[in-house]
Amino acid sequence: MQELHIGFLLKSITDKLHARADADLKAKGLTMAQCRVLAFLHDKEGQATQKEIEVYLDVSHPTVVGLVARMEQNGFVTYCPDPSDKRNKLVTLTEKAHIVGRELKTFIPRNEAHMVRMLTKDEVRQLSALLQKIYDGLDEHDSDSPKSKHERRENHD
Amino acid sequence: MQELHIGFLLKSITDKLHARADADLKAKGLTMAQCRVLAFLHDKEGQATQKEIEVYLDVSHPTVVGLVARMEQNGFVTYCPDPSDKRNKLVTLTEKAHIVGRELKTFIPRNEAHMVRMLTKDEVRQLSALLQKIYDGLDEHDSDSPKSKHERRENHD
DNA sequence: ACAGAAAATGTAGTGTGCTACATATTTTTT
DNA sequence: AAAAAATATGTAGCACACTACATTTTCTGT
Repeated sequence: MQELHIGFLLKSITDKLHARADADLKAKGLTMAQCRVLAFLHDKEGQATQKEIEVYLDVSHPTVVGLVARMEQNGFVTYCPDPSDKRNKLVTLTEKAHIVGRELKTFIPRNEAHMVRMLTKDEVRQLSALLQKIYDGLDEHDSDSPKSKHERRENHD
Repeated sequence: MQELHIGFLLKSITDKLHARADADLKAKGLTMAQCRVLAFLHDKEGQATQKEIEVYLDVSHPTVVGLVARMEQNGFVTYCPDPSDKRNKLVTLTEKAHIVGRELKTFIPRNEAHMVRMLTKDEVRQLSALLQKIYDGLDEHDSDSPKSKHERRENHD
């Protein structure tokens, strides 16, 4: 029984990855989370609603509010209500962000590649599959519908 | 190339695990991180220095300061300088904490078991090994000494 | 059409993590 | 023994995550 410190490992790995990424991005005035938003917006041709960001990042909406507010303060995005549905807030990349966006799109993949660099391709595939299984089972507390979960994360490739 | 969203998966899984654990522990006035400290102290016969907690949790020392301060506020630990080396602060479990400590020692293992419940024993072993590999390689930036890392995490079982 | 539900966002407050800098107490070096 | 280095802790300030509650706008049902 020397397994099952998996929770610890997961946490330590993500924390350290996060810290390193932030250090690398500091020069550009960005953080890892902001970089993800930026890459997402870049994929979406520079514009998305807060809700879309929320679903993509798989975080709560107040988290997105803070994220976007900081990015606006630093001149990476602008921010206006959608005229066609005033509930939505459209987040739009600025010129400046569009430019760094292209470089940054490779940042996250490079980062992930570095993280798993001591694993073989096959091991990476295994790991990915195992994590996906865990992720998919996460919100079935004691429920009986193992497919109730709408598959998110389809566009992460 | 539809792999390599591993970073995303890791983050989402840990976030959700964290949120659920905190919800479960709310009634007891604890959080997951605090619960880990409590379990650690319980193993150490109720007493440890901040430094030991820091190494065990694998976090920075200001994080430990905050953690311990909150636990003291809630009456789970007390807090005094070590007379034999006044640099150290001895963190000691209170009576109250000692009692809940026993119940809580099973909480984290149960939590982890629940997380991986849709994996076979063998898959859990695989996952653990893969994560350990990643973890061990984490702080070798571009260094050449693959064993420079002092093995932590020995007592997580 | 109007009441009520649903959806998207905002605000307040908290916890955990970090870096950078500061302080206090050993330990080591000279 | 005095100076310097190492160790442990403290403080300030930030980022990001959450829940709980509030607000605004749109959609739905009668």
